[in-house]
Amino acid sequence: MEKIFDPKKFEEKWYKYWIENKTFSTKPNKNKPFTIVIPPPNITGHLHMGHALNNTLQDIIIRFRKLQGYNTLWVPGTDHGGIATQNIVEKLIKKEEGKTRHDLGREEFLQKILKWRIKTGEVILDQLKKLGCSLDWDRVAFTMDESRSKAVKKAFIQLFNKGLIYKGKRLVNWCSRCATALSDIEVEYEHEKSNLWYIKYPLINSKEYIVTATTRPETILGDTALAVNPGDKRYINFIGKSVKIPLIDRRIKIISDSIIDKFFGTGVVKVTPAHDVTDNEIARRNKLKIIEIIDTNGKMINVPPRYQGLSVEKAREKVTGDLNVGNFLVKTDDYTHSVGKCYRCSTKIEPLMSEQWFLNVHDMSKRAVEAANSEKIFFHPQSWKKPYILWFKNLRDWCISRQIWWGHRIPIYYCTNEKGNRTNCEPLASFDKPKECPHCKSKNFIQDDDVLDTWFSSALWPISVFNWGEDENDKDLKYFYPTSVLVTGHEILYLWVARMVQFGIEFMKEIPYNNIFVHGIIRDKQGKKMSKSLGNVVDPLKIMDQYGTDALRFALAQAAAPGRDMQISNTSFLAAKNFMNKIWNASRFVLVNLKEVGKLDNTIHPIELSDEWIITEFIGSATKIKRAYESYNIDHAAREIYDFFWTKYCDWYIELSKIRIASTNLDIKKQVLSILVYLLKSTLQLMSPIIPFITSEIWQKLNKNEKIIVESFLFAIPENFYSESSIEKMNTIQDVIIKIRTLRSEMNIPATMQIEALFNTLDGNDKIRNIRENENYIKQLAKIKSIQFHKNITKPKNSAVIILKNVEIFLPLEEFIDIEKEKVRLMKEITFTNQEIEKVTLRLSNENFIKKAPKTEIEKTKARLNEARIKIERINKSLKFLI
RNA sequence: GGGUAGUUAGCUCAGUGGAAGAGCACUCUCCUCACACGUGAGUGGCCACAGGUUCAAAUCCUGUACUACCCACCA
Repeated sequence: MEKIFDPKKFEEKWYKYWIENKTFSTKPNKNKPFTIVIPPPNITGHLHMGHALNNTLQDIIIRFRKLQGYNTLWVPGTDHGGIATQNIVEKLIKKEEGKTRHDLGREEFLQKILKWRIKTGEVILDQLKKLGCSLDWDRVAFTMDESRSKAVKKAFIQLFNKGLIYKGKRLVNWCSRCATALSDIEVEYEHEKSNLWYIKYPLINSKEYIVTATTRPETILGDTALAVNPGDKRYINFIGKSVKIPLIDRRIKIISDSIIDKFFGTGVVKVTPAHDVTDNEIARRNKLKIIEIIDTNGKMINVPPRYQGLSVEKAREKVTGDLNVGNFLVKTDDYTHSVGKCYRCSTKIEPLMSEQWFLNVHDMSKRAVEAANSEKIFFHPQSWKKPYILWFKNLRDWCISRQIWWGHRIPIYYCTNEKGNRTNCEPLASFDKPKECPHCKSKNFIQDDDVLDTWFSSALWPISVFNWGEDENDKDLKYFYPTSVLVTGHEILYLWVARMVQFGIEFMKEIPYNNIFVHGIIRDKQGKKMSKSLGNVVDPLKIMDQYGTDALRFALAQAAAPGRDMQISNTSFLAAKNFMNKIWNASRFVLVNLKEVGKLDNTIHPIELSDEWIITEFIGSATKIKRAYESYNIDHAAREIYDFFWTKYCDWYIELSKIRIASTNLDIKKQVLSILVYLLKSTLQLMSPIIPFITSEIWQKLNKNEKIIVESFLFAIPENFYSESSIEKMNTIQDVIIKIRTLRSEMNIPATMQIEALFNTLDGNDKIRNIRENENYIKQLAKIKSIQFHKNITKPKNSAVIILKNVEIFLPLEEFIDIEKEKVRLMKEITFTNQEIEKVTLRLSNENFIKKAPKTEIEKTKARLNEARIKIERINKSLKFLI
């Protein structure tokens, strides 16, 4: 075994082993299932830190449950990623062939995407393997493969037949670059500096005018009213009158609507129902005309020739110029407001009227809210429950149709006459092209051109991966659904997580998961979100290469407090790597010594204090670690593992074990090794969910020819060896050792020099029996060559003193003693102790404290005072003997 | 405008009623036969601010400030 661990030597080997042996493949059996479905990464995706975190956390949870004996399943897969994928391939074709998708046509373009997919493969799945993810590779699903496609069609048809899916011309969010409608949550809002233009609208047959403020002057061309608040006294006499729209002289009325804010701008709103959500609602309430002036390319239509065909930006320039010339512009203020942008290409969203398919989500939402309210779904952390519930309120119907080509084509068929023109018959929802129209008996059909929102198929994911589309009574579906937990970042909570709940309830009558574990987002050193445009992305593959996969995973686990964003940098990875090295070397110590004693049976027999102590500490830590895993506090688990292994197992137990390891008596050696090995194995198990590679490697070296750690079950915690008193006893010994070490360090005693120690007790020897019994610990770790025990002696010359509860320790230092230094040290100690006395006395003199505090607390405080007083007395005594 | 979270050592973060913690960084020690990716010892904090509850507050309550994210019909 090499001195320095090299993860490259075994990481690949272990993953290969797991894959070849189908370690993570499973089927329904008699055990309890524990299921997770992966948030399917986009097929175009490459592993970034967000993926690394999300999947590491899922892997940790799955691996831990497997150790506990659950029948665990983690389902892998990818998402076809509608717009995102189409955009990427479109760009590629443009670059390689100089063609647009329209040049190629729908069929050829789709062929290109499929070819491209085969060529590039699913890179991200290989990267997940490198990360060590224990996914069941026999179940790789894709949102557009056959089974998933069936599920999508089935879901659509069911919803359509229920009357929940309908087509209508409505105001939608339109991305002119992607040339498609988007749902409300696919729009991201950004603050942008702009202007507020104040425009005069002259009243008909009057010299008066009314002024309105707008951020979009070009839309005056599509105004169909002005609106004021009915309670606004300034305008009460104008309601019902008419004005002329500047530049085009069209007549519109002044109406009142309570949504208008009296205090914003001039209190007068120009109403453009075709291109603004609020205006659209005002128009509906007031039965206004709707005039569309922007088309799906973002160009002006239905406007005077002067503006016709201009882009929105150009039109704005021209309109404001013309308004200025015509003296209609009162003023222009600077103004910052938020502007909607496409979440895939950041193009400004244009609200416009368009015929689209919508899904009525009203009832589903109600039930999804109920699931959270009745605590059928738990959020971790709980604070996400409220935002989740709030989201469902005021939720508009979901626009599910997209005008792109890559995706699930809407399974709607329109019958046509012989000439190929659409008839007036009702459209049919069907898996395949219908044979005959039930109304007109036509046998000719055309399919709807649109495809479904990519999130429609994602929403079905927890049921579609279990072949719901093919068979509602699928064995796997019955066994593995509902899944156990969904692990996700909060950025897709609404886009995806909430919708899975809606669909799960709709189609399975049961929520898709009982727990939602919401983790934070990874940020860079400056606290900024990692993004390609900022150039601050840290590539997890490089980190794996540089520090090892286990180190990456451990660093991520340690930082993953539920719901909290995390900053992570190379120092975290380095610290984790150092820990891996520590695990490696501690194991090496155990293994080297194990070799000398041969085989051990798997039992432990604690003999002395350190044995009882470390086992008791282990019981405490193991309990905490298990609880942390179960409650998704992965960071706590990682911390506890680190703390137990490094500061307890290595720093104390291994160091103390060396006394017995050095023994020539084979039985003594075996005895201490049995505990070293047992605890190492148990700890490796507890660590293995986070760091599967290194633990697998060491486990196998410890257990040649035995089951791999992944297939082992957690050892029972050795509760029967729990010893509360061992903690206190050991702490006393540790205190003595640390105090001696500190003094040695302060007095500059060479580290290698062995010194003597005189233990002096005033109360009799039984009080320090613990110290007497374990003097060899002190000798070993404080580098003491001999210890003498005395009663009531005075401080020897040229010695330093340490004062503890029942004992003082004199260290004859001869030429190393620096009287002045020792004096200063003891004076400092006095000051410190006096402060303690002052503080504690104050508390004890408080009547209310004595009256109201619990007895144990009072006792504790009194003991502190007593101890401090004795200490002062003894230090003073020592000071006298200094010279 | 509404919501959520955060503010603890130079940095990254734990700690959620009874004596301020870790890792990294920094200072000193030691290449001691598991580990220099290491050992041992330190330096460093009126726990954002102001009130309140309590015998006792970093911890509970109220408010303020700042930061981040989310939502909204920001004309």
